[in-house]
Amino acid sequence: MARTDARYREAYNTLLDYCGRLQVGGAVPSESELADVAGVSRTVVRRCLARLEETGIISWNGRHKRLLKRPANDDRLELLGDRTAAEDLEQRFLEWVLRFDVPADTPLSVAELSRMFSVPQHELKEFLAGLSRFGLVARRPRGGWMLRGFTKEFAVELSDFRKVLELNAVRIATDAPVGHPIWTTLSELRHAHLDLKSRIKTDFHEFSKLDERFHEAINSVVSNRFIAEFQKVISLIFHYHFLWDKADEQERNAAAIEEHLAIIDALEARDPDGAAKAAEKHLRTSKTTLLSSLRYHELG
Amino acid sequence: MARTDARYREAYNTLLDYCGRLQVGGAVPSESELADVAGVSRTVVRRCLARLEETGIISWNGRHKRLLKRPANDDRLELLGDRTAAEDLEQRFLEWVLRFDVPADTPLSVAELSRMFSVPQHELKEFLAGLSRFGLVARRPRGGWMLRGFTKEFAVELSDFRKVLELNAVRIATDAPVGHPIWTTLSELRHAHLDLKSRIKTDFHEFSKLDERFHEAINSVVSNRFIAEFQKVISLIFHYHFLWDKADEQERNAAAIEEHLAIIDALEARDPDGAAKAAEKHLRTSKTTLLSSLRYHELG
DNA sequence: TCAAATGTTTTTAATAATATCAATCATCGA
DNA sequence: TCGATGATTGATATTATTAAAAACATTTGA
Repeated sequence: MARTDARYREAYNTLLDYCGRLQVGGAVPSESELADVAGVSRTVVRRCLARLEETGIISWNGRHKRLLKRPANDDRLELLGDRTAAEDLEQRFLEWVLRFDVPADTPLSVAELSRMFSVPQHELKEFLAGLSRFGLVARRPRGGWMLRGFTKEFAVELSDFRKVLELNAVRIATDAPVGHPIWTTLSELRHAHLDLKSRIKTDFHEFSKLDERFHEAINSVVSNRFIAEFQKVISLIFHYHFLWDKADEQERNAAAIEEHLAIIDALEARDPDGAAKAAEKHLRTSKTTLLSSLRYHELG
Repeated sequence: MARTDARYREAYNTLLDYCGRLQVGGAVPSESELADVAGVSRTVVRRCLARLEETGIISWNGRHKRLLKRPANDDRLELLGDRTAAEDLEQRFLEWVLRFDVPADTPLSVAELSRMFSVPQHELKEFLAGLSRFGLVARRPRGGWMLRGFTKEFAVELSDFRKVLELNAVRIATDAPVGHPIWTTLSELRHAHLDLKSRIKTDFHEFSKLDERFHEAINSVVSNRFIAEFQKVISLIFHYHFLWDKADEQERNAAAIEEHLAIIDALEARDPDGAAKAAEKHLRTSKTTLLSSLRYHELG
């Protein structure tokens, strides 16, 4: 067997419904028309017609098609679900790498990953090929893949790259016109930060989510497909690493809130230099935290 | 058939050569040793041994292997060549897109491309999956791929992204220590620029190559896998677009030489602000040229 | 006896093969 | 004559098959 006939099955049920709305004994429209109704090609329609004839729901003879009886409910074809597995492969893959702390230079077996994530092998290969563009995985000389992994070098390069992108975003944000949605978002974020600050003693773990929202907002002012693509990966990696490092979490998060607020202050004051300085300070802290979380893991 | 047995064929010939250097009547080394010699697994070695025995070149009985006769030249297996096709697929693909000016939103047929570049389909799919990370191609709803292409938006976003990366590189370059290779390279580039400037009237078309060298040198100070990956694509695209736009080529190139020299001056003077300004000016010019070359093509 | 060599089995990655779907072209009939 | 159908071609997604590698088990001979 090759590909699934899910498309045919869905079309068949659609046509069944459609026939249900026709007069018994009346004519069934042309193949092209039915193709439009079901949103598939004529080839699929003809397969459906063949089955409809076989089941005795219609008669079919050249271009003479008649509805013989009203289709019953159990004439419908069952559609095999399970169409969400490949959805968030990226998320699940990175989650696996980070959660289980898969070491650098681990050989990745397409077959094994395919089972683990219940995704067909060829989809995994395409996915890995995509990741290789980010330097996260690489091809091995004689076939197969390997995880280049979260080494110290990787973390440094990632942080530096993030800094380049985000300082650029901050610079652009200060130039955003008054009506730009960023200002509303920033104002909301300020309140969210002040709110969390007031109850940081107990709810400090909520910061991780807030951090993600904050950086996403900053970067949203840059409409650039290249940057956007990277941002997804970057934020995911930073997110997970912060969850890792449990040492001094409350203090770190409290400090980060202040740093965020400083950035918001400078942005709202339309102070490019001040915003850049504040952002730089915050990104330096982030980098340190990322590196220390790696060290922590190496020792553990 | 499934995968090719090219590996086996090559190994067989290697072992044939190896046997040629042994004494006739003498013992043939162990399977593992032969595996090392040919650089393949024992499985392949055993297939080779089986054939060697069949051909009567060796006798094989458990661990007793003897060379019966010196292998002749026509004992060798023919290896189906064509093993360099997939080498620079990226280069060839982009060259095709740019040279033939393939319009945006063109549907890409994997089968057709596979024939065109003589690369197996699955390799092309992996390649396209990689490119999709750069937003150059995208999946179509019902299977297949399409070229998102070199629209105006693409050019703008690419230029902006390049600017972000390259200004960062310039900033880092001014901080490079005295012994850093960049200073030698820059000095060489200065001479090359002055040289070309003196004969710009006739040799202006040489500039494209020099431009590539210059930007590569600037970016070489940044050792970052993410940036490096992008740089390849960016430089290729700019390179081809400059080749396109024939209007005022000599003047444009003469002006660009001055801009490059200004950047080199500022860098050698260790003047970060001056270098950033000069670079920004040059990148603005590049962006304009890229956009005008697109307009030119739209009209043509 | 025990390490090295061989025999056997399992697993993986590369690639051919194929079912499904889409599109085109030729033909037919009202 | 034009719209509908029939036949053909060519594409992609997915399975099946095979070469190669790796893992495991057994044997042999110094």
